[in-house]
Amino acid sequence: MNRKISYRTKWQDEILRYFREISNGHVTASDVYEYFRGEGYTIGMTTVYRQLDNLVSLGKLNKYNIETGCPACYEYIEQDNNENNTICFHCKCENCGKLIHIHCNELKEIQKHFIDFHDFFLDSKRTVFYGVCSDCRQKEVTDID
Amino acid sequence: MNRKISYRTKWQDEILRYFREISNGHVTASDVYEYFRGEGYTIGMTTVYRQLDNLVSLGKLNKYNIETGCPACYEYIEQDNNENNTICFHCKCENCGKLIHIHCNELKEIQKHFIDFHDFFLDSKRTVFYGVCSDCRQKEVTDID
DNA sequence: TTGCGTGCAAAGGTTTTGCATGGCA
DNA sequence: TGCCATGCAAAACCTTTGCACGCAA
Repeated sequence: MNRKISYRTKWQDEILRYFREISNGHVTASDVYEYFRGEGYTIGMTTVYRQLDNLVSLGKLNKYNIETGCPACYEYIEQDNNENNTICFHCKCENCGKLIHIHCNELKEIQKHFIDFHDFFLDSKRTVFYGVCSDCRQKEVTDID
Repeated sequence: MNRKISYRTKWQDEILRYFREISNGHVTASDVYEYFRGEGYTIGMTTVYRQLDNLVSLGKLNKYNIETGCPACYEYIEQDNNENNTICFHCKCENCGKLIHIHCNELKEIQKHFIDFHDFFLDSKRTVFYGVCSDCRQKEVTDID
């Protein structure tokens, strides 16, 4: 689809630096664009999309989709090789819309089940788990719609 | 967001009938539109989207998103109350793009983990599990990119 | 110098909104 | 009859593409 970027350019470095600086997970292409525009730099949406896709190909960023119509989200992948890192995955509350980052190694068990029984390697980074969060479940008990 | 549909109309019945007739899972708004246009009926995209959303609210259809930019998918929810029904969920192969329907009750265990440890009720119908399917994993062994 | 990345403008595809009309209750 | 669903057109939104210019190698 996209021509792979072969040069190392200013924007590749700058965008990667931006992701390393912010700890916050879900960043959209627009966020990146607005940030650099806000800083006074001239950057085009085209460049943002191309560099983001490129950084995904390089394994520096992870891309995941919350919902159709909503912009795709990107997050920085920590580059250390520590095996003991907890696995991070995303949960989206269907009720309040909140996006929750959960760190939990139990997901390895889930991955194992997918491999053993369905011969499917689950990509936990890309998958967004939909459901109802703690707060909203408590409200459901008392609220009547 | 959308005004709820309060009347029972021709299109509500027709669209639901269409979903009941086709066994195939992933149907987009365009598919519904094209189907009825192909049959010679005059239906607007607006009506399709409004009725689909409405049928989702009524619990008749399930809506799930494969990817940003790609149209949302809808599927009919079997209305029988049989507790022994296996749970169905969707796996999308990141490599070949194939969408796999998996029936497996082990998902209840996964749901239990989410509830017990993260206080999060996993909506398996809505969640699309990304990963690499059996066929593509076998190819990975031999292929060199 | 060659070719690729960039920015702008425009197009593409999906979904939503405004409004006049027609159908349901 | 009153109100709501419908269809059309247009807009909104996210993302990609075409093209000329400028920068990296």
